[in-house]
Amino acid sequence: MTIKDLAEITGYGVATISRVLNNHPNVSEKARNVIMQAVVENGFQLNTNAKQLKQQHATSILLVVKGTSNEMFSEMVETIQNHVAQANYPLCVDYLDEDANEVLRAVQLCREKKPLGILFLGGNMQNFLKDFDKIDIPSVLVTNNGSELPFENLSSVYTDDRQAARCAMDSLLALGHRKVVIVGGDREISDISRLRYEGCLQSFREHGVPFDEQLDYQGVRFSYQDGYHAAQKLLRSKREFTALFAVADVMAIGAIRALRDNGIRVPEDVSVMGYDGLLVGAFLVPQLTTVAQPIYRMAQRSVELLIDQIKNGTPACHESVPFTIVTRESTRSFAEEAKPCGSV
Amino acid sequence: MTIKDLAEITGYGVATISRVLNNHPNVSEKARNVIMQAVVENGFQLNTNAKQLKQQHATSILLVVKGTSNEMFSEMVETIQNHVAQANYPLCVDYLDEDANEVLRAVQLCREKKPLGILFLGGNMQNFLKDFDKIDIPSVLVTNNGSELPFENLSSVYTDDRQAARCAMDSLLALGHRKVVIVGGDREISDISRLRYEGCLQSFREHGVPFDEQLDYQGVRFSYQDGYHAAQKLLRSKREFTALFAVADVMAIGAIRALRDNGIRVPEDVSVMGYDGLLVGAFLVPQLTTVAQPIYRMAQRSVELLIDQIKNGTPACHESVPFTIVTRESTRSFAEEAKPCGSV
DNA sequence: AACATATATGGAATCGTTTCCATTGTTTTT
DNA sequence: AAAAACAATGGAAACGATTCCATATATGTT
Repeated sequence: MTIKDLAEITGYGVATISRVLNNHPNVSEKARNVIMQAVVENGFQLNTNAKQLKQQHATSILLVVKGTSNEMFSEMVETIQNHVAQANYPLCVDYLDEDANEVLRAVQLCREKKPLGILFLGGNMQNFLKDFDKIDIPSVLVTNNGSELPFENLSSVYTDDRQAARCAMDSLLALGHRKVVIVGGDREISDISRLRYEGCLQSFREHGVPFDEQLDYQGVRFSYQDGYHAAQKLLRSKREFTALFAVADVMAIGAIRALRDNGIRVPEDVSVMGYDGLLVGAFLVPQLTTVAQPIYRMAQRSVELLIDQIKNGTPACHESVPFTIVTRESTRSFAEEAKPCGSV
Repeated sequence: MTIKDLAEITGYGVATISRVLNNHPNVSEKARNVIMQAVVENGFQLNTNAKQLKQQHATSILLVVKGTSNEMFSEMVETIQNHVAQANYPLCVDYLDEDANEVLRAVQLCREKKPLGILFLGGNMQNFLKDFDKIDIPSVLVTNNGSELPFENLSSVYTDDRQAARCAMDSLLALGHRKVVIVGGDREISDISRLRYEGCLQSFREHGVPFDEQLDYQGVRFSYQDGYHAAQKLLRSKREFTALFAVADVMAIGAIRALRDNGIRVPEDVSVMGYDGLLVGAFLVPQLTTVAQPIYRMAQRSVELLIDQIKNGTPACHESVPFTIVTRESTRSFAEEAKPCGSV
């Protein structure tokens, strides 16, 4: 069933059929009715390949995700999916391997699919995008600030990582903690890790608290495992600390477990703070204090921004969305009577 | 840059170019070399739309996911992605809304994209697929047993839910528990919930343990929230129980939190067992005893089966993969001295 | 040497749309 | 009333591949 068949059936020409199908003006009400009826009666389905071959671009939105594993991403992908569907665009999701250098594949993908717009979601997208020579369609970098990237068409939606980490650390310091471990990823590679780390340092500086370089752990990736290892390693170093700030909830969860395995109670002996605001945090024992990113809102704004660029040609912009410090059970004020860990 | 240009450049005809690009026989070594060189030198990229328009089908594999939220799915999607990429097929992922009746959209999608094969992943796919009138390309139902579905081309990879639940309950009974809560989803809708429930009943029967209908909770979806509510509700009913079996890890996590909030310790007062084998289970306090599904293996087998169907025309088959009962900290034997909950 | 077979190639039709251009009425403007 | 503008339509040329068919040369067979 093609538009040619439809033309046969209705007696109209293919051009008119196409006009109706694409909501073009200059079609009589009568033609529109007759043709639409034939469409539903015959279960006609437009051939996307033919359409796109002619038009030289797709009508869909492409979501490129790098590193699925993180629970945050799946919440994000789900929300994005919902919003894109609501706006009535087809969405195609493509996952890239976290570790492998898949820039080439990504570039190919974007070139080949020629979507209306692209959403980039992923841990180190900023670094990743550096290897693109150009991005010539509307796109949004989700979760990172892309304002320093040299792309005309790239918007971004992000939380101010540095600021958020600073506030988080402020809250820890306000509780009386002075020996705080920072657990994160590789700051050479990961901008997120770097910014959050810098935020912590800033907080230390402002409070006149010296930072013990020994209490700095850079893992490989944001995972339960790495969080566990971080705490294990710190513990073995016998360095004293009263609080631990993991810049990802999953790492915090892993760290809490490691502390437990070494007989250290959270928050009685050591306070632990995470970052992300994962759903699970509210159900853990103890509930996780964390920096909540507005996952839902970020996803929503990203889609809005993208569609605005696509539809109205609105120029790209970089938008920061507010974070929240969610204080729950895993942190408490450091009282002198609690024995700092490592001093056993 | 089209194959026509390539023909100009190399002096060969378009047919030969196409043959080289598609690894057809009957092309001279020389032609192959010349053309391939021209391809890389000019950064030629084949137009998928033109190709597919002519061939009347895509060369990609479609992954249809229903209900993202579950952490298990994201682990699964990631693994599937990896394996499909390894086999060198493009993968396109499409998410369907969990609740909305998106059968129509799904059908359209499959019809429109005409992929080489389809992977169906999702909570209630079995019920969902009932509304398809036919599936005429190779496909695999992941996570559910599809052997009773009337589709020629549909394989499935699953764990024996009934059996697994029976074993899980066996282990709980072996620990001495007699008053066990079952927390699951709506058995009318969810085959998974039904099968696991039936497995539990079977175990009760075999051990001559009567099942207290009051200790049966059917939630709406597999979520932390619903697990929490389940335990809350049970607690309010003042019914005694010494163990709780949630047929999804996320529900178990929610339930543990609710128990805690009511001053009930896990596993000292109540044992809790989950189902799925999520990564996070090993890092919780207490670590979660669970029925581990071989997520990685299921994903892998699904892809293998699908590709085998596509490439070699192997007939569809239904394959059960082994589960494991992973005993960790959240369960312990029921000793008389521990006071059963509710008897406060 | 004559014929059959295999190999290497090019030309042209085709896939199902969109869209430019031309055509025919029908208004509106002057 | 003639000219200009507009509305509704159809025909046909793209878009960029694949593939059938024809052709030319090379190889093998009797």
